[in-house]
Amino acid sequence: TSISMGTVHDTNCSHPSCWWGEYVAGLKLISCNSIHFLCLPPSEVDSQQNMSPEHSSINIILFGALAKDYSESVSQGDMLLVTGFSVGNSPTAQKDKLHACNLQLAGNDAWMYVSTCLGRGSYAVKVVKYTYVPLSDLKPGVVVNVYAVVTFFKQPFRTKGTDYCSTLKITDQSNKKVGCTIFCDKLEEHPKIFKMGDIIRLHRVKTQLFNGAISLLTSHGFSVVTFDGMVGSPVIPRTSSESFKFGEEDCQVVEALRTWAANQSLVPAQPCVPLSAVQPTTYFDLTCQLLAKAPVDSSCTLLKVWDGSKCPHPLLDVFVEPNTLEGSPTLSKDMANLTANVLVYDNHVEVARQFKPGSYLRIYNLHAVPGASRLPSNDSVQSDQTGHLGFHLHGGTSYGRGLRVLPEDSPDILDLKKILETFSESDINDSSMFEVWSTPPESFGIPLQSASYSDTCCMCIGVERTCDHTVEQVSLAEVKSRSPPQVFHVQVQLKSYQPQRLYQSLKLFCHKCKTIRDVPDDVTVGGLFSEAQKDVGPCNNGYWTLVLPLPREPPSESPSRTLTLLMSRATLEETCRIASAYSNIVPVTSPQGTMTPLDLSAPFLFRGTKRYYGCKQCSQLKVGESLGEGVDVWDEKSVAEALGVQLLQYGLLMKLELQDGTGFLEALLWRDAESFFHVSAEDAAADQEAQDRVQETMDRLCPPGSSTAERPWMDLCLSAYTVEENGQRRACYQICHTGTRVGSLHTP
DNA sequence: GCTTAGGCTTCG
Repeated sequence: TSISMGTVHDTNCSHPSCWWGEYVAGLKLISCNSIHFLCLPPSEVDSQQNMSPEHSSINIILFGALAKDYSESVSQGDMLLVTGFSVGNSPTAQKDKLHACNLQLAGNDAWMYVSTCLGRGSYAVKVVKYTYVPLSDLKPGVVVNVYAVVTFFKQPFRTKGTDYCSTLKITDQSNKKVGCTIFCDKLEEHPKIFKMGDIIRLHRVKTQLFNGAISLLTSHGFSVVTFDGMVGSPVIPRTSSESFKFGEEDCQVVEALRTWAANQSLVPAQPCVPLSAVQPTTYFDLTCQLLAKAPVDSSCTLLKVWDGSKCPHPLLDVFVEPNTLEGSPTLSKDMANLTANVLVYDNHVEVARQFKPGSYLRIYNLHAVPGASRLPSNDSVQSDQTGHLGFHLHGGTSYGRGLRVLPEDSPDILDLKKILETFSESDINDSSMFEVWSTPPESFGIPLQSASYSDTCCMCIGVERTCDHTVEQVSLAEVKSRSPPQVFHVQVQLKSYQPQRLYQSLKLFCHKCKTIRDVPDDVTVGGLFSEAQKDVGPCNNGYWTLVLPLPREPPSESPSRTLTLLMSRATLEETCRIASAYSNIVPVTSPQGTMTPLDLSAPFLFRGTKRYYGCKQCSQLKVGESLGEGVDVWDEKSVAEALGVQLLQYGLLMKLELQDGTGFLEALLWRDAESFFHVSAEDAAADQEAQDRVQETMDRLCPPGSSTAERPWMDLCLSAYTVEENGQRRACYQICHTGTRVGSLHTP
């Protein structure tokens, strides 16, 4: 795998195995194209004009999605940049007298940029142009691309064949309503539709006459992207595809469809109803958080959910054996009439089985049923629940009946989270560190993984002090009675910890202004990228531009000497792809024709899978100045310095509630968190293995579902200090000089 | 091997 650049010489395909529809090594070879290209950096093309192609040309062969997407878009004279290829023997070398090897681009790692030269060192990347047909213009028997508004949908359901099926009804400005059937064996490749009014882009769908009307059906190479339909919300494509194309034109089409749809009455009366507005016997859509679930029998699963609103009708309680229950419903929420019991039947059981407690769900066409549940276990319970509201998701898919997980950053869920947070049952302190504390309230206290206690209890963990001072061990009661500053040694158990969603413990810290901020999620960063796309000046002809320093050495040879400024026509996803090929990627924008990094809420530097952030308060961007004179090696520090960015450092912040029989104490894990877990926070931000290590440590200290008596004892070194807030002084505690060690068990 | 479904309330 390497990086090559060159100019397209010929686009005739001479590959012997080039047949439409052929399967090659598990990849569906939809088309295949070989491109002879000059194996020279573009700066040398002019001086090498008279070089014979036999000595300078090589075949590139594209497979699968790349072939599909790029074969039509490449033309003679185009500039190419190719990464992630493998080098093979060219079977046509004898015949075409070209290079004995060829470059083969296949799979997810292969990437190709097609460019037309704009001037030395800067290229506009040409992408495939799709044309979209208005729904009223569809003729039977052709493959087309369409953009439309979803007016009806069913979540994917199993067919009698090999695939899942999504059934949709769509419409566009032509006012034509068209049915659409999507067959696909992979659930994740089905359109991600959350509600009516969502926007959908379909590529390569086949028109078909059915019952005298045109309908759309998936065809070879089908792909789909969806968008939120709300006017003014960011245009963020929802797809699992890694190679989809999305540009400024797409934004405009989406926005036009949104505006048009807003003035139509396409969507029936709001099907989304909170529990507080549910009428008995009606069908409605519910957006909620899953608290717990339990299998009832082979055709029925119980979901305990809430949406933070209080139902005016008493809610039915459904009793299940505690050992069959996954997740932690709380009695207090039951008592407050906040927990809704949803019985999910038949085809939906398979879907519900994938859900994890804590996730956010939307349940479509839920039936509010008054009257006691007929579950056998309820008969033994004396409480009279006549007239209490239970909820049934009946079998079948009529009226779009179904359910799905919603991403946590979707707008509806952000609203829901705000509501749920007002139900905080734990009092969260507000010292300076807790200002950034995004830990959800007790109600979110649900483990990410549902490992049972029996899975984890056999693995023992030791927690040891690494400090060299000899301080006598004291009780927590003693600790609280003494005034800081002071250092203590304690032997304690973990009662609880926050955040339970461990990725929320990742923070960014500024050494200069001492502030801590959260690491933004991909949707936030992706939004900043699409914002920046709007700012790119008129010098760009509607595409994004790769600006390379045109190093004397090719980028592949000494990656640490290369800094790439990436003009943000690129999406976050594309930037990540490029970052995996180049060593340092700085996304830039040019609002007034001057290149400048994006808003510092976004990473200013991408390298491999790592992202680096700058402090918004302390950075003083050097705009328009020449970059990196005298810099030999580009690392995050030198890049930050060259850009005038105050580099933020990754850290882990957790709050541990400790107990030892004499009392409880809340202590922060911050300064020495990395040595506590034996991971670097920077790794934890980018590396699953490091994240797993933190999760495992917490699972061992506090096994899910365990009683406190079952948890290991820890020897901790505690540092007590004073925090001043609102003129009041308060003692705070931090765990320091302490590390975990797997494999030994401490007993009190 | 190239279909499957083709919206339109379960009945627990």
